[in-house]
Amino acid sequence: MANDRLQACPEQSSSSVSSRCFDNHGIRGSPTSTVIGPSKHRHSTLGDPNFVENYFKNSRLHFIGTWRNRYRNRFPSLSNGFTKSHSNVSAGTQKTPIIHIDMDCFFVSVVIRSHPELNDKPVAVCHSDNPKGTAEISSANYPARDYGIKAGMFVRDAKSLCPQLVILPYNFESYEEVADQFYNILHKHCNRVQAVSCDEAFLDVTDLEGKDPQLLASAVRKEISEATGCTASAGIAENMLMARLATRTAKPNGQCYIHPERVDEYLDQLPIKVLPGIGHGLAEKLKNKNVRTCGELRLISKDSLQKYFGIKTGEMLWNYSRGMDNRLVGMIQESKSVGAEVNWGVRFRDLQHAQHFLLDLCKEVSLRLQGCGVQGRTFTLKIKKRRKDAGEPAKFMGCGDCENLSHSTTVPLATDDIEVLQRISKQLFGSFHIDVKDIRGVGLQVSRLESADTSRQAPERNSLKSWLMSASASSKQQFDINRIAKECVDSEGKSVGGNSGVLRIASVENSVHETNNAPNGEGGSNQSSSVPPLCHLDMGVVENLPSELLSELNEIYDGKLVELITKRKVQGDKSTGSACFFPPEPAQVAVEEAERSRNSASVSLRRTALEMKGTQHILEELRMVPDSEARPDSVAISTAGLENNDLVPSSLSQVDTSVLQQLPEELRADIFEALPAHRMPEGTALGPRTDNMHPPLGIKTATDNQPGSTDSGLSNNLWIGDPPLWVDKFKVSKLSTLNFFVDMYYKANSAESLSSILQCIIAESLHPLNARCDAWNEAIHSFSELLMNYIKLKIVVDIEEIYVCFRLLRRLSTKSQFFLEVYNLVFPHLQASVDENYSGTLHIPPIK
DNA sequence: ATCCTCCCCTAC
DNA sequence: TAAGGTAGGGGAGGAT
Ligand SMILES: Nc1ccn([C@H]2C[C@H](O)[C@@H](COP(=O)(O)OP(=O)(O)OP(=O)(O)O)O2)c(=O)n1
Ligand SMILES: [Mg+2]
Ligand SMILES: [Mg+2]
Repeated sequence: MANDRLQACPEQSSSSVSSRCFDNHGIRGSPTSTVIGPSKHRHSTLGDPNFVENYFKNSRLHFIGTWRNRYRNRFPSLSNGFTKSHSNVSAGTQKTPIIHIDMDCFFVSVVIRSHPELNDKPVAVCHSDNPKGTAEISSANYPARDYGIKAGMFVRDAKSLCPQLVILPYNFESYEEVADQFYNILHKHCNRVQAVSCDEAFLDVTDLEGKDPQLLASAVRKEISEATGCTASAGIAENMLMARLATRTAKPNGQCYIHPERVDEYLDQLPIKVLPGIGHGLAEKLKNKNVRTCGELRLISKDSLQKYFGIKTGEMLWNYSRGMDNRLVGMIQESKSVGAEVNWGVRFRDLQHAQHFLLDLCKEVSLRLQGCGVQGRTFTLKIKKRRKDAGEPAKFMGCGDCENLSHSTTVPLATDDIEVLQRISKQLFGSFHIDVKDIRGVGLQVSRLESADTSRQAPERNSLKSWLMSASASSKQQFDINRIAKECVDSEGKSVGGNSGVLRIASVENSVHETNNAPNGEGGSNQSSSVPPLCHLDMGVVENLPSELLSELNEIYDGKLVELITKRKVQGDKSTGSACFFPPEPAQVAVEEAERSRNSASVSLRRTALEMKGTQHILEELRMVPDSEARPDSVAISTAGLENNDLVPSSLSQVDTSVLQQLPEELRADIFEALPAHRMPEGTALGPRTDNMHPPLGIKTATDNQPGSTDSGLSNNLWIGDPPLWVDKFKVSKLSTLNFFVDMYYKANSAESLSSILQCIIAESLHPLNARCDAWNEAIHSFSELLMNYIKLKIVVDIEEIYVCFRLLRRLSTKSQFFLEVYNLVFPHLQASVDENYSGTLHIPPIK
């Protein structure tokens, strides 16, 4: 099982160590590369078109942060065996001897080997030797530490403490090699090794059989030193905490055993800051309570510690201050998240620039997911935003004092696809509404991971990608709204053209970013050829697009779109404002009314209304934007790309609409969803707009492989025909339950989508299905078969439809025993089918 | 109670 | 000039 990871290790993502070569041969002739600024910011995002890759290549923190994943791939068998070391669960007092071992001043030791003459001189590893510089010391040897030099210090401070300090450059390849030697030796001597970092591990030496742990420690240290030319120190104690502390005492090049009976004595005067887990924050808080040493900490009751610091933290403090630690030495466990972030050198010129950077980050994360053999469902975008009062940071190109913001979204099916990541990230990014000039750091994290065990992903023809790309796959959303809106639009027959037109444009724009080879100085000049003139757009629809989409679109039209909307608002007033989303049109009152009873359509409306009341609040926020910046043009740079020109309301109706466009994220998600966005009209046998989304990418559309592939084994499908076979079959059935479905079919206007029919069933206030009538089991069987036929028919072409149906079914199952049994019966079949076609699990969220 | 999102803290 | 990443633990507070 663990070997699954072996094959799932394609090319590595950017790394200081891996030999991966990204071909940068100027593929991306983005504007950034042509406008090489006045070399001032050669190493910021300004001026380096390949910033992300170069940055990670040189980052020490990236190196140590990603080391664990490399270790996983190098020793797959050790990643996930039986989890914990052994069964000894006696809390608190274990008799298990533990060794903690850690290389001495690792980065220095490794590179100093080629400079033996420096051995007792103060030496540090750092990118820069500039005595006025703000480069950070990565590691300092022990002579250097005598001067007070520490890791993390600016080189200028280190130099001022010790002017003769010798600076050596990094050598990440060597660090990796030595780390490998280190772990090979550890594994040779002990089968219970918990890797902490590239230079540090715990050994559980319970099964030593008479041998002295201290002798083992010195043997291991000796071997390491001889093999690598670098020294290690070791701590030996009865638990991990004390072993870790013993190592600290042992350094450098020594070892230390702490006898259980001497633990109290050892801890009594020890500053609490030294305990692993107590960092700056906790130490400060404790200092305010007059606690500086472990002895003082012990005087506080567990209750008050837990009240003040929380259950777990309080307990940890109480235990650690007594030298108690019940953790067990364990294997590396499967990772729970994968991410990448950059908080140095981030200075964006404009929205395009920021988005280009985001695309690179997504590429990085996608590669890392693949490197780990996992896919994820929730995506978190982190932004560091310059704090209002903060000026230029002390550290060159640093992020300085920032607010840390994060937004996340969850999709129903795990993915590692770069384009999906990019689409999702872009949407998340839009939801921050931040002036890109205030951005000092960006990170993307993926969690809710699932193993991507089936190495070959689903065939390209399936509809997964376009669905996840469509942004309507965000899990908080209710898909029936989507349907209602769709039916509404369809039945009116108007604005359908306008709608899909809009969507197509947005999609084209999307792909333009990815294939923008031709350097087209700034604007969207080359796009205009493929984009309909402004006057052809259905403004009613445009106006009500979610702001991210609107801003994308606005870019294409050079900001004219927003101008136009603004003008319309001034004269036209609110009538278009809300009429378009949930119009109480007569045509679909039936459906809508049914939905309104308990579905989120009404919830959304309610929320919208609520939010409107909070207008004041939002307006205040908006008003601050112009204040916080000196420049008039900065407005156009904000991520939302929305015009804030007319922030100061001149009338109430105007307030309403501007609020609508600045709606909070989740609300806009609802609105977004209300648009029939990415779905093609029913009946088109097309794989949903894959072709529209990415014309230049050459993704095969379902039309390309029409008759052959889709047709396989569907000849007897109950959904073939007009009306579908099942209609006639059920019509003549003696089972009233089946007759009922036929009624619903016609009530849904002979819709060929099951979801429409299920909608109608939900709308039916009385379910005859509750009564255990005639041949109950036979009815269940027949309907289940119908359902499975439907899955077979749609699973490849339109997985979203399947998803929608199962959400509806799940809802029905709470009210009807019939549907509950059907749901439970067919659900395993659904998952098997999803796994076969998409190698994953489709997550059907619980009903709200 | 348990989950989820948005944080902060910690270690290397 | 300089490369302030990464992942897990956990708390607060809200939704279910
Ligand atoms: N703030 C930090 C901490 C660590 N490291 C890198 C350099 C270190 O050499 C390596 C290992 O970290 P240690 O905490 O083990 O520190 P050293 O090995 O350098 O010194 P010690 O002898 O205290 O273990 O990680 C870093 O770049 N920046
Ligand atoms: Mg070390
Ligand atoms: Mg270490």
